[in-house]
Parts: sequence; structure tokens; C-alpha cells
Amino acid sequence: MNIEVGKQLRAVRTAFGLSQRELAKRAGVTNGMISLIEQDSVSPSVGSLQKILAALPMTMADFFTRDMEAGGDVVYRAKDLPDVGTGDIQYRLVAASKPDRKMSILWETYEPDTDTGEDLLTHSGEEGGVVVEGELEVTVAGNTWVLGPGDAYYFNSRLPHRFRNTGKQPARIVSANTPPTI
Amino acid sequence: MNIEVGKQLRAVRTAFGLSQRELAKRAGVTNGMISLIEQDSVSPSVGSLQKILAALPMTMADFFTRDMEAGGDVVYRAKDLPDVGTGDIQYRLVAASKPDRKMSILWETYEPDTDTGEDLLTHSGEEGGVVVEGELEVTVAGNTWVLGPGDAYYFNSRLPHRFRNTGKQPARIVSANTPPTI
DNA sequence: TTGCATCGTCAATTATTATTAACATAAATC
DNA sequence: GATTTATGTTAATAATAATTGACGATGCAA
Repeated sequence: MNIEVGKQLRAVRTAFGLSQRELAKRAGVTNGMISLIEQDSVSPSVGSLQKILAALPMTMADFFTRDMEAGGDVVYRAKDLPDVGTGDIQYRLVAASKPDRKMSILWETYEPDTDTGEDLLTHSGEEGGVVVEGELEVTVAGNTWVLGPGDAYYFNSRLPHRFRNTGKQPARIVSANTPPTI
Repeated sequence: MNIEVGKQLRAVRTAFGLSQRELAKRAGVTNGMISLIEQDSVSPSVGSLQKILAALPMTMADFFTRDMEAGGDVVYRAKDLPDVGTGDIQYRLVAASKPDRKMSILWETYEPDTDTGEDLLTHSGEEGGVVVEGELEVTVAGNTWVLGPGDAYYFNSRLPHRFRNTGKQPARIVSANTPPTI
């Protein structure tokens, strides 16, 4: 009967792009149970909730820490990136309004029709990047955008995500991760 | 039947210095239920666990983030504090082996027979300090030490704690908190 | 000792969760 | 349009959590 849990589970499940039946199958519970939980008409045992979250995957601690909202601040269009360059060198700052970020850099190339795989990525930390050349489809928490040169992204890495080159030529991006993966 | 939860609840409850019956009364559940949970012979509903944790108080996210072990590294005796001073000024470093700490400072005086109150303190962040003068009784996670001049402490502030001057003269300490409370 | 209070545990019952197996709806395929 | 396949919901049942009320053990006081 405790509110919150059902709504949170539904938000998380849809963010991972799974149906109730798919999630139930992976978790080893029934689809009906997930339906009842999401309607807050039952309070699941922590054992059941752990099985369900493990199938996403997600930890209990993350589940009960609701900073999972994508909140619109995911995509930053090229024209909206503030120029903080000085002198001859030009820097365009991504997600300038978000404080307390810790970063490091990667240079990536996606050949046509390649992506980060069937399963959605999800891990701790934050990540962001800028498309330099070509066209990149970005999916975060169930929302999909197609980015062109100069467009950028920034999100919490716990949100399930996927990158895909949907264009005819290689796509190149400059990306940043935290904590540093390299 | 999922291990972990029972042991964690017992650790947390005893750290708060409560009996099963006391906690059950505050939480609005039965003492038998808490006994069964702690033995991992049932998997409580998240509603029940939330009621129990709310009575401590503790959040679900904190409960499932088990960095709650006091682990012996709570009390640092005067003779064990490494001297990192340079030149005329002497600094003795508390908890030198623990990385990633963020600090700020307080100067406190406890008159004889005063303490931080009946209810145990518990909040986010970390705190540490050094007794400068007098005698201070420190209780953390159910363990009690009496510290004299030069002795020091350091612990996660989520562990329930209490300070008390058990001596005949004022007790003075230098303490540090994070995040800065002043 | 004896009595009294508190502790944690446990069998039996009650209340709730979890499963089974259906249903209704909507979108895709023939 | 009819058929199939997927979606989320729900009544009835089975399985499990939660309560009740007891028990033995321990510590303290009379």
C-alpha cells in the first residue's frame, strides 16, 4: 500500500524499454505480480523486488535514490552551447548549468550501422559528448534523439542508454566519462 | 530467504542501541516479525521494512548502501597519531589511512555532566575530532570509549552517536565535519 | 533463593503477497 | 475486415509474510 515503489518501478522498467512480461520472465516472477506492484496494490517482499531489479540490472540503493529523472536536460543543441573560448582557441561548454561534474575524455568513431549493442548500457557515473561528424542516434531512458554535428548530450549513466550510427558515413564524437574509464 | 537483509537489520538495530521489542513498538510491527527478519527466515515486504527503518530513522537507500561498518577504525589513541607537522607548527593527522575525506573545523567545550542529549545523533557526512582538555565519553554504534587529551575519533555520521563529559572539569575538543555545518 | 522484568525465539493462526489462468484492448499481419 | 500477437489488468487459488501468544534464558532486585 506504500506509494512510491510502484511508480518508481514503472518509471525504471519503461526507462529500460521492457514490457511487464519481459521483465517478469528475466526476473523469475509473474507478469501479474509486476502489474500489481506498479499499481501499488501490493507491497512486494524485498526478495521479490531484489529479483526484479537484478534483472534490469539495478541495485536497491539506486532504486531508492530517485535522481533518475532525465528532466529534459539531456540534449543540448549546437546553437545552444555557450562559447567559453578565450583568444584563438574556442571552447563550447556542454551542460554548463550543471555544477559538480567530474570528467575525462574519449574520441570515438562509429562505422555506418554499428551501435553499442542490443542490451542497454547502464553503469554508475555521468557521461556526455559532442557529435563532430556524421549522424548519431542516442537513446536515453526510452527517449530517442538523432544528433548531427555540433549537437551534444549529457546524462546520468544509470539511465539505460544506447548509441547507434544511423547514417551512411562514419560518425565521430567527443565524449566524456566519470569516473574515468581509461 | 534472501541473505543480507537480516544481518544488516540486526547490525543497524544494535548500532542504534534498541531491542527488538523497542524497535517493533516504534515501527508499529511485532517483535516476532523483527526476530524472523533478522534470522533471514522471511523476506519482509518493502512496506514493513520502510516502517521499521523510518523508526530508527534510516532511509532505504542508506540501508542498502552498506558502508556502515565501524570496522575498528573509530578510535585513534594519542600515541598512534602520526605527526605530519613541518617546521615550528605541529600537525597530528587523524585517520591518515582513510582517503577521500572532506573536512571543516569546530572548537567545542563540554561543561561537566553535559552531553549531546538522550537521543542518538545520526546524519549524513563524516565527522572526527581530538580531545584537547578534560575527559570525553564517545558512543558510536553501540560501542563506548572514554577519551583523554590527545585521543581522537573519526566515523561516518550515519552511525548513531553521542558525546558526554563524564569528568569533573570542562572538556574541550577540536572537531571536524563534512559537509560543513557552519 | 525467589520474584520480576526483559531479552530473543518459535508454533499456530491470520493477513497479505505471489501465481495461475483467464480477460479486454490495441497494434500488426494476413 | 479477420486473425494473430502483444500489451496491461484482474478473480481465484496457492504460497508466504505478519500477528498472536506462548516459551526458556538471562539479569537484576527483593
